[in-house]
Amino acid sequence: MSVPETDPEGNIADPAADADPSMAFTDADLRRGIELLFFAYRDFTGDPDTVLAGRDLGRAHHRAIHFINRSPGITVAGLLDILQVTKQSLNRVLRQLIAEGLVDSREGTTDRRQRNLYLTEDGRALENALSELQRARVSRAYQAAGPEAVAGFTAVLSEIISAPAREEVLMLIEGTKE
Amino acid sequence: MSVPETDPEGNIADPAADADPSMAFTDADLRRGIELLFFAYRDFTGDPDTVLAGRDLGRAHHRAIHFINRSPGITVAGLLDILQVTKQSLNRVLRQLIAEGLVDSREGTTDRRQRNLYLTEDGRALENALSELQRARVSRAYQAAGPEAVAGFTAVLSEIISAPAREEVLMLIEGTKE
DNA sequence: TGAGATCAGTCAACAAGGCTGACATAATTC
DNA sequence: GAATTATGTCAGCCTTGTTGACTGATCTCA
Repeated sequence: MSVPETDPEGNIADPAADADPSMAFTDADLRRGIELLFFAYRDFTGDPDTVLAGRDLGRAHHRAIHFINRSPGITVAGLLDILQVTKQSLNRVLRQLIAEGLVDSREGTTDRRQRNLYLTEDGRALENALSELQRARVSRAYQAAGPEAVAGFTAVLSEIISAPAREEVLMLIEGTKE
Repeated sequence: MSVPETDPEGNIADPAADADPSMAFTDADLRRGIELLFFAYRDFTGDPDTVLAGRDLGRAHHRAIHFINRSPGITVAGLLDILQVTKQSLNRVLRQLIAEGLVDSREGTTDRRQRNLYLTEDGRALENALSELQRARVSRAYQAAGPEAVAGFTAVLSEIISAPAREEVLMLIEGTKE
């Protein structure tokens, strides 16, 4: 598969590619990428699912726990913005997590309408157990594929994210907590 | 960062990772990859979802349509094997697709217990409309990231797929129909 | 200071799409 | 002829998403 070369200014060098950029990758190339994403994502989410089963928790709880762990003190509105579900959906999940003693909801200090969410010690333990499975899988894949492949992996995934919110999402992802 | 000795499938981790610390990835690297996968997959599946909405069809129908289009004449058991859902789940979806005139189920020629599944003309039209959205998204990302990134993207995704079935899945994906 | 906006929580009803278990039917295999 | 296999179906359950309506507490601003 050929792809347009770019000059130092970043312009497309090959005029043919400029005229018909869809020629760079075949439909078969694209189908392979699409199917890889499907199968890889399925296995990727499968690990935590097995742990969650039996604790009367599901994938929705995992997502909430993940982002609360990542941004301790996040508000309900902040979590809604990240997860993009309705507040009724999120609220049901949060209610269960709080009841199970995995999440702590504290009245906001500056704005007392808000609720700042934190993981309890149990919550952190569960989060770590879940994310460790995913880290192990991704780590293994990264090791096997090598650092250059990892750079390509992250580059393509970043571009797959919808343009309107891409910058915001990438900023969120880049933000470290350690 | 510590490299786990075993993965979720119980395989022994790559010993080279232990020997070569330059290959190490931090937990932050891994978290970024995990989150990228989450956000990219969400947007990736979002395009077809909007088209499916209003035709009283969902993502489950899309998956069935995709793999029937990819392997015309596939049996119900073959589709079950790929999708990894229960036959009751798949049957509900197939029943609807057949009722809508999108899928044709024909008695097997060599084994008359089997049903060979095909897309009708309408089915192919819908499949194409759905996959075109995903191809456009992936194509755009591939163009933006470049061929080397694409190679890394596919390499890492291939490694993320669970080891036991990896070879089988990759064979399936590689198989072309054109 | 008072009206209106905002943040959070809740109830009710519904739908998609997973699951298990139990069976039925036809066709194939041994 | 008996056992197995491929498919289809009924019934019931769960999770996780949706919409719509409404409440209470708090904040903002004219």
